Amino acid sequence: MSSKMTRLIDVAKLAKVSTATVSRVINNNGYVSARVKERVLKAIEELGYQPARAARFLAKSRQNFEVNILADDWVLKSITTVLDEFYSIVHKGIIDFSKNHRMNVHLRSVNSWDKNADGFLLIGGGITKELVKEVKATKKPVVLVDQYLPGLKVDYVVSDGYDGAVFAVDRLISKGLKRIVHIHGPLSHFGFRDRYDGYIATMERHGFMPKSYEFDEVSDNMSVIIDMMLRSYGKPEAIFGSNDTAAIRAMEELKLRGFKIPDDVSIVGFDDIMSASLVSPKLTTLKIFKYDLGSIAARRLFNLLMGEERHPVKISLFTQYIERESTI
Amino acid sequence: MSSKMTRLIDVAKLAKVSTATVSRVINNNGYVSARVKERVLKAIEELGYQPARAARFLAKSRQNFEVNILADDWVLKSITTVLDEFYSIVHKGIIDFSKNHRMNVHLRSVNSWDKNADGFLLIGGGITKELVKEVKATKKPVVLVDQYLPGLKVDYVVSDGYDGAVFAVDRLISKGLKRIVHIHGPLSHFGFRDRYDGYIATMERHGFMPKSYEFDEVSDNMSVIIDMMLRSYGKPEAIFGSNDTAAIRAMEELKLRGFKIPDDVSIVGFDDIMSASLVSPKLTTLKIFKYDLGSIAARRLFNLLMGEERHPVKISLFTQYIERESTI
DNA sequence: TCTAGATGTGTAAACGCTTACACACGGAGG
DNA sequence: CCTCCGTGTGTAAGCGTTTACACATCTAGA
Repeated sequence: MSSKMTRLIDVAKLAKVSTATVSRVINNNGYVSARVKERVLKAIEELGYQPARAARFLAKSRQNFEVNILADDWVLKSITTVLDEFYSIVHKGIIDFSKNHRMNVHLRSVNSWDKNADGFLLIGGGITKELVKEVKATKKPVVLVDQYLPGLKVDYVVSDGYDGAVFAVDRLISKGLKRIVHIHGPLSHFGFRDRYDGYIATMERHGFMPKSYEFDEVSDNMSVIIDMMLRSYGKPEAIFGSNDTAAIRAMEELKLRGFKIPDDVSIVGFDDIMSASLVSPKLTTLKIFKYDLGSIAARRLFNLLMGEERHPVKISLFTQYIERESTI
Repeated sequence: MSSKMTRLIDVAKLAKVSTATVSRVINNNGYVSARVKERVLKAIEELGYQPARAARFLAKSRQNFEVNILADDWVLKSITTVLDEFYSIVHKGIIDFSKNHRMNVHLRSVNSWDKNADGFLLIGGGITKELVKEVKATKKPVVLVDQYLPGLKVDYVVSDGYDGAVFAVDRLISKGLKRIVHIHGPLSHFGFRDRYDGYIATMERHGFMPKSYEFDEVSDNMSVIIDMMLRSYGKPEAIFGSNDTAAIRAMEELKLRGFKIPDDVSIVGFDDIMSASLVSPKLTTLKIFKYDLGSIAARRLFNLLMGEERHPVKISLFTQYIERESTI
């Protein structure tokens, strides 16, 4: 309970040496004779001394860190060309944080990264277990961003799809809707799996029958899926898409077939991409805080670089339900 | 990419004021005229300035924080009497961290806490949404430990039940087991829900039929549940309990009925309580890092107290699969 | 008109550590 | 015998903030 913190200078006094010497012992650099070293170590032990991290950070802040951001070509491209907003915003979050924390960041492809960097940020769905293992082998700090690889114990920063899905489905149900269909991306991608699980759990908790269709952005045709749904399942009261793209396409198809949105069918997406607020009706969705995804990941890496030696952790950011016009 | 950090003094120069004034603006305390405040804000914006946390920590380290740990009577008792190891270890993690960070912590019951404390740590399954809201109303930092209340946006530090369950079930399946039964506590408790979801998702991913039974430690009788399972489901190849207590009791009942553990039935628990390694055969289980649960929560609260103003986050600690004698 | 407080701003001293620099000593090589 | 260099240790200058204290100025009440 006591608030009296023992400081380096206390150790120095006890061991009858200067603060510089104690520091040398702690950091194990510079010349220290065996005799003195032992005395200092004993003093540290005796006082239960632990260095104040903040002070250490500050004093060390004269040194810079080199960090590599690794991403596959698609993500890389979407960062540099701002072709896709998602990753460029994440990237901005990283950059902004780094600027103020003496980290020099370099964007690199997954197959040409610098093994000598001080730390690594691996971004996006293209990151594989193999790559992570390879990078981990450098023994340098590693943080994965917007990608979760179950079973791999490493630091993650992701958005909480489960929580978001639970919230959205609960919300729809509270409006009296029961026939809620989920259209999701490939479940092998954890981001989709997470949202799917949240959807299923919530439907079951309320005693409603879940129904889901897989839609792969590159290979599948939404028109076909909607037809299939209408035939096999019938008319839904709401559709929850595992991302905005799927939700918007489903909405278009439904409108084409004469359904009124949101009167006949409510639609909810996930991500809050730019176009979510541009389509008509404007899409209700779960907003992912992309910028924070980046800045929190950078912060985590920074802490790791500063020698925070706890075991890896998964940090999940909550999403925010943004109610627009596509839901009753 | 540049490593040149903008500092408070740079902002001060640009805005033509002293560092003290800039600091006042940032921390929103002390007197600052609207005119000057605006100028400073503009300078901050222009330079993209972010305060260096380390320096801030250090400078603020003159002040001490009073923090309250809130827990229901049962948790409180298990901390103080070491009746239950779980929460006393979590508590120790908190205490140890606090000692070196100028936090004075006070253990309090959920109905007699100090509204004037600087921050709050709410521990255990007994924490209700109502309590959290009440505490949040103080506008002071709050961190929930070992309790997750979906829909409530607040900081959490929990162990990752989903990941642990996925790992355990995958492991059992890799041994060739298919008929894996899950015995779980009340799903209204998120800790159990999480593990349940992981179990279901993994079984389905492999195309196996999940089967689960609810077992409430206080009201249910394991003997009855095992009989029911044997009758309705038949003989399982493995049982995955959502905590060690359930797993151990199931094991006892199975042994009573002549099953050999692990030859006939493999058993896996969750928690790694003391007795897990005392029973015979020793229980294979997922270890929760209780001490780190506490220290990480304390650290998170500390960061919050220091004015880290990002939005709430859920921090999940990975569990560790400890293979002992109850699994083939 | 005078004065006590409220309001606004600056100066400079911490905070606890690391490390550049200075200094001292002793032995080796010339 | 002198110099040079490797060792060992101390002194003190930062690192980027916050905040106590000092000092101005303004406002309101007597």
